[in-house]
Amino acid sequence: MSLFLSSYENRLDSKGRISVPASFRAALNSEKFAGVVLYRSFTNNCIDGLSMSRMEVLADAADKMGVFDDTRDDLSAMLFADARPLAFDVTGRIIIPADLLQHAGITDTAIFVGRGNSFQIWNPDAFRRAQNDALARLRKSHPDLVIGD
Amino acid sequence: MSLFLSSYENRLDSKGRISVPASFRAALNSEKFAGVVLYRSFTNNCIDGLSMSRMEVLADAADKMGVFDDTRDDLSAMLFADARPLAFDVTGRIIIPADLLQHAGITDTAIFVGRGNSFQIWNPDAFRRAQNDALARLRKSHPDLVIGD
DNA sequence: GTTATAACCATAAAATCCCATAAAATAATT
DNA sequence: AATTATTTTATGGGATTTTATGGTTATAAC
Repeated sequence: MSLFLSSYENRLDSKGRISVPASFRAALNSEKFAGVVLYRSFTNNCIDGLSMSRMEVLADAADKMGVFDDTRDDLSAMLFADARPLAFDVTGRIIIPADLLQHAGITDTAIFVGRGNSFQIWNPDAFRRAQNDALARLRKSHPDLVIGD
Repeated sequence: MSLFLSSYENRLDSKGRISVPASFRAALNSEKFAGVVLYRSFTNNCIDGLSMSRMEVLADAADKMGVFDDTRDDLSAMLFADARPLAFDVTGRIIIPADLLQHAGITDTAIFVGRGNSFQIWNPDAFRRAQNDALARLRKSHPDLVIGD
């Protein structure tokens, strides 16, 4: 499976449609389901996105957690109940549900952010702030970090 | 077989009819029986729902339990005696029996909740409470959880 | 008859399809 | 390398279809 890489800022039109970046769609073109699955992020004010097949993998993994793991049922219930499967239209657009937009503070533009096997959708300004914060934390904890090593 | 995903809040009309969400009907469109099977949830104040074919799978599984297994009789008694096959009308609605509605505390609105191979029908407020509780437990046990990683 | 159930018709909102276009990216040519 | 041609992509809008919901009429049960 190819990865979700780089970031793309796109606009929502008057009907709430937004183009999923072409390179993200390319990463999904071998999927049965021509679309994405979106979630409210647990940890950030943003939207988490993945492929349907990856969602199924996570659901299976949750099922296979130890029977004594208290979080198992909660997790698998959440994965199914909170999943938003969104099919592409002919030109590769989706309509992001209103509650997800609100959770991420998105109005007229959104930025798709690659995360490898998944991606996120952010309010562009909120994302840049979060990036700066993350960078500051990294500099503090790993002053000599060189990407690639 | 496609999964039951996401949650949809719909209204009961004056005759007690309620639309089964289109995406749930789509997940059932290869079924012989054009409808759903409902029964009282064992574990929650809600209604459990599945396809007729999945009901048959559960029945087979019960059959394969040992003849001396006490739970077999109880299980199949519940499954068969309590199960309510409900056919869709032309527009995809069902009428949920009164005792099931009462068990779930549903009056004028209900929320259909995807659970993968099955689904549930809840009183919307009760469901949101349960979901918030589950989310709180998850945050506590997995503070850094990111769906997709 | 009365009541409940099923079939039928209607409608507003939402989602989807279809077509068009300008900008950007890619390929081809000189 | 520079220019031109071709394709892809993001975006927009109108037309059509689907969906959820309501009401009305027919049919069956008691």
